[in-house]
Amino acid sequence: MKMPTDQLTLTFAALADPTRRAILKKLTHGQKSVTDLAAPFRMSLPAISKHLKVLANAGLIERSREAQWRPCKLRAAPLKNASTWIEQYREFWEERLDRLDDYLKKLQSKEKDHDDPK
Amino acid sequence: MKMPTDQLTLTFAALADPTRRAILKKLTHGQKSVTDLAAPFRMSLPAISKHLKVLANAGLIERSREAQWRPCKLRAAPLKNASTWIEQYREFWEERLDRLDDYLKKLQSKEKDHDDPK
DNA sequence: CCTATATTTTACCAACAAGTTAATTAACTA
DNA sequence: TAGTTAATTAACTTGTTGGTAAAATATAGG
Repeated sequence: MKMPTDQLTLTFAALADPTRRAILKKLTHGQKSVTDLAAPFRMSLPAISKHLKVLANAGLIERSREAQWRPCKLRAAPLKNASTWIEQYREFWEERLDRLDDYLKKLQSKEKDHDDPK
Repeated sequence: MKMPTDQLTLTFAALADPTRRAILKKLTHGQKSVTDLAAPFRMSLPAISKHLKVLANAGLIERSREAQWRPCKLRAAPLKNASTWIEQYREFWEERLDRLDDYLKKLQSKEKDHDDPK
């Protein structure tokens, strides 16, 4: 038995590949067939098919059937949680806390200078 | 020779693991030693060490030295690009375009009813 | 110098990921 | 029905990931 993989992990794993990110971007311009999506890549069709399976498994695309085509459509919903998760860290990359940290470090080294001079 | 992995891929790959995400969250409360970080997990120390290497390689943590400890500090900067990338899709998960799509679909099926009745 | 503590490195393994080519399925078209 | 187009599945290879246990390294302290 394999531990089921949580949604956030599936989402980030799906995004951790340039080909898959490019596919998603292409899909922002509307529904596309597999060959449409495969076109810009120098990679076999089965390889693309696999990438699409990963995206579908992460809920990032939806597949349908239209004659012999299997059009893919973007489903961005899972990105919402991914975004929320990342946004928790905004205050950190905006360095508000880095400044606090620097301040504390400065204090600490001053204390050292005064209290514990080797 | 291996193709160098782009930053976005490194970032998303690092986030695609619940243990690593938990480590990052813990680091929002300040600098922590490896054993501190390992504490909540039933996983060997070398395993944690590996996760830290992945995070460091993605630039998400910074490591220093303090006596026999190797404290880790959160470096959220790479999350900024990840966030920007994901935010491109906000309009999609907010379904503004889904509504447009539904509208077009409805139009199309009406046309079919009128112009192409089997 | 010896020992304890903190952490990494090494060597190994099983499972998975990303790609390939060849074969197969499915649907349209003449 | 045969042929064409679209896409998937199967089988295989190669490299990576996530974990382990055991050995090695680094530092502090008696």
